[in-house]
Amino acid sequence: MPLKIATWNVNSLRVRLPHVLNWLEAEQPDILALQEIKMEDHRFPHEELHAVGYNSIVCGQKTYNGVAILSKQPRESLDAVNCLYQEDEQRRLLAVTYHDVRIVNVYIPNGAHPSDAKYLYKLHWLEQLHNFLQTQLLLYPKLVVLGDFNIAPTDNDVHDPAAWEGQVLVSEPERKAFQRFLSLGLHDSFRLFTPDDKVFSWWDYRAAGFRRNLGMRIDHILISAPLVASCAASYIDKIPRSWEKPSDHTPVITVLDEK
DNA sequence: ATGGTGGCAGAGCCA
Repeated sequence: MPLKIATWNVNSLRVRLPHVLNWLEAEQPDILALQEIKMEDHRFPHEELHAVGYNSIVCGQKTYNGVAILSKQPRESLDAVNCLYQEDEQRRLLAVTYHDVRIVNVYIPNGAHPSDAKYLYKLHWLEQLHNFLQTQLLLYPKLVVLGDFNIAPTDNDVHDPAAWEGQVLVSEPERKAFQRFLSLGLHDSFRLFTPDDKVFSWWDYRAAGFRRNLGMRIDHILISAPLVASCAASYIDKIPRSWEKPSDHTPVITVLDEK
């Protein structure tokens, strides 16, 4: 049976809950990974999501960051749940096991600017994530790593590469870190089906970025080699970005046809 | 246009 997996940086789940509920009812993914829910766990809208058929695992915090994984499966069946990087006060990573598929939801730091301390935090976080994924692959051959990576891997993922050269989201150290994930044996599922086209997952709120299609592809779904043969589709759903009061990101979806 | 918009929180930080 197909396994439909999606990721969406919602930029406040409190504000975006109506969008998320509408989208879940229409698209019926098996898994939806959320980033930037921007709320503490006790404020998470479990009841509203359960009313449309979804159970949730949450790793939240006040005001900033926060990740969650939604599934139609009972919470208890998503065993080996981890809220990782306990030493990091920023809640940016959550992993669950769905049948024999390990799913790692990440909200990688933005990095602000290459001269900012937050950029060094981002590079450090990427290094830690690389080490974590290396270990996860040994434990779980079927691995999905999805979320807001805050990295546009190539110039085909950037509306104006010349204007952005060297900036955060596209700088060489960030792209090298992304390539290191691929070197672990992970594959950018979107590019299995759309090798070259410029298709974006995020548009800046400012300067009418969406209307002018001044975007970037920074939200990704990476899959390990044992899942590549079963990958039936991967695409970006631009529609929610056109709704009233949207997130600046839009959902990315990958379908696995697991036998 | 050295800004612009949006969320949180209630001024400035983060994206």
